[in-house]
Amino acid sequence: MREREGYDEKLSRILRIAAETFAERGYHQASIRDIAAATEISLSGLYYYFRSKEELLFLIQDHVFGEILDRASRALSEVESPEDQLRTFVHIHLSFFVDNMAEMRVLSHEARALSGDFRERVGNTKREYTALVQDILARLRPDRPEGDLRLATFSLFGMLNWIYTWYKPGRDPSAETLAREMSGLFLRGFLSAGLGDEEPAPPVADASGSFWPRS
Amino acid sequence: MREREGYDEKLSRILRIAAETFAERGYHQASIRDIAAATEISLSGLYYYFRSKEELLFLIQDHVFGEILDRASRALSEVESPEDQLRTFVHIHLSFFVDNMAEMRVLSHEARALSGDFRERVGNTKREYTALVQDILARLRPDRPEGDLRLATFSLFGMLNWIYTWYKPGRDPSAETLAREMSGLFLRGFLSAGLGDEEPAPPVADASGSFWPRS
DNA sequence: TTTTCTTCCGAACGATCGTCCGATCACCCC
DNA sequence: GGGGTGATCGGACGATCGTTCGGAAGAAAA
Repeated sequence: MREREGYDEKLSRILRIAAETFAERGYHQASIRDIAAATEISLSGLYYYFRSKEELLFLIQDHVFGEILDRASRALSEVESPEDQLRTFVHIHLSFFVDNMAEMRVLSHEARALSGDFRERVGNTKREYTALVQDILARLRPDRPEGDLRLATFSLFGMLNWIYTWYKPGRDPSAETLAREMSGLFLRGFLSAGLGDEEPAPPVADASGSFWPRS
Repeated sequence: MREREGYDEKLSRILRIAAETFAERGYHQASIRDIAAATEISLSGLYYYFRSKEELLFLIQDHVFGEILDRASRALSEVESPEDQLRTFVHIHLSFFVDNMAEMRVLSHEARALSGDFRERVGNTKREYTALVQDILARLRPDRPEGDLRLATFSLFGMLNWIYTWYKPGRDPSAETLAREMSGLFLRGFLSAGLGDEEPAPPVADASGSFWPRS
């Protein structure tokens, strides 16, 4: 059994370093040779731990997504009110994002790099994770149609996930601060939507048409 | 050739088709040979219009970013109140995004693919475009510190730009509907931030640590 | 000791990539 | 006609890619 522990630990180490490499250079840019150099394992030696580069990407995404889904659903079950659930979710999501920036970047940015069965399996987890949030929003505002909830869900995820494009630890606020600000911003906006204090029709500037000639 | 196409028109056509190819397969995945096939121009013939694949990506990003920056700043100058300016900006941004999904996807998703001078020049435009929004937010809430405005700006852009990961024309609402919902959601949340009607301290579940063993 | 199994590696394979070179064609001015 | 110029092309080059194969080191099992 000592061998198996060695195996699992080594695989985890490979996945972590591979995630960092993919996060830095991008999945298609980074070569298996890059990962071999970073892990100090030979090129062919790596293939003992995965069958293909795509499977390597899948292992990273599947593990990290399963983990955050597990943490989120467990944490949500310990909170009662939908509003606190939303706050808890945002906090967990952002904390996990900041603590595992490389893996979460790979998860957010390389979603389309997988194909076939790999893509479908990660997609299923994503759907489950998304439903977690949309269900909370449905309980917060049972009066809103599903389309609006869907839009609000994606808006929230956009707000949250976009941090991988700008967040730098040290320079930027802690995950706790981010979570407080973002969940507040979202909740105030979402809870008071369509309650009769609406603004007059907004001015609409013409933004139709496209830049490139389409002939 | 029967149809005499000018140099500029042909370049625009190449940039448009290249943007669609990059949007579909990703910049690094898509080969110049893919673009040659899609444009029906020979592989080497394409190099008459750009010096390298990276310059091709730059031309796409630079043109489309310059265009949306120009449209946004011109439209904003015709509106007075900061709130209407924010609504106008969101509408222009989303309309342009939906109308030029391929180019905007390339712009949002392939930002790090450029290097050196190319990267810097697109980065400058991006900074200018971002400042446009942050200045509006500063006028909306002059009492808030710059750090909060920065966070709110990135939150808004995340909400807006994330649509390239889920939006499907036909199935999803029009750009006008998106703009109304999203600018309302954001404005209600942002305008009422820190005005004394705050919630009690939110429950904080433990989400520290990382999934991958780190040693 | 001999065999087996896990773990790892050097070296190579075929494929594909971005880029370049020399030639060609159509067209315009002299 | 001759020569220049803009536009285009076939074909190749070297580099790099993911992947594979046969085998070796070492411990465990026999």
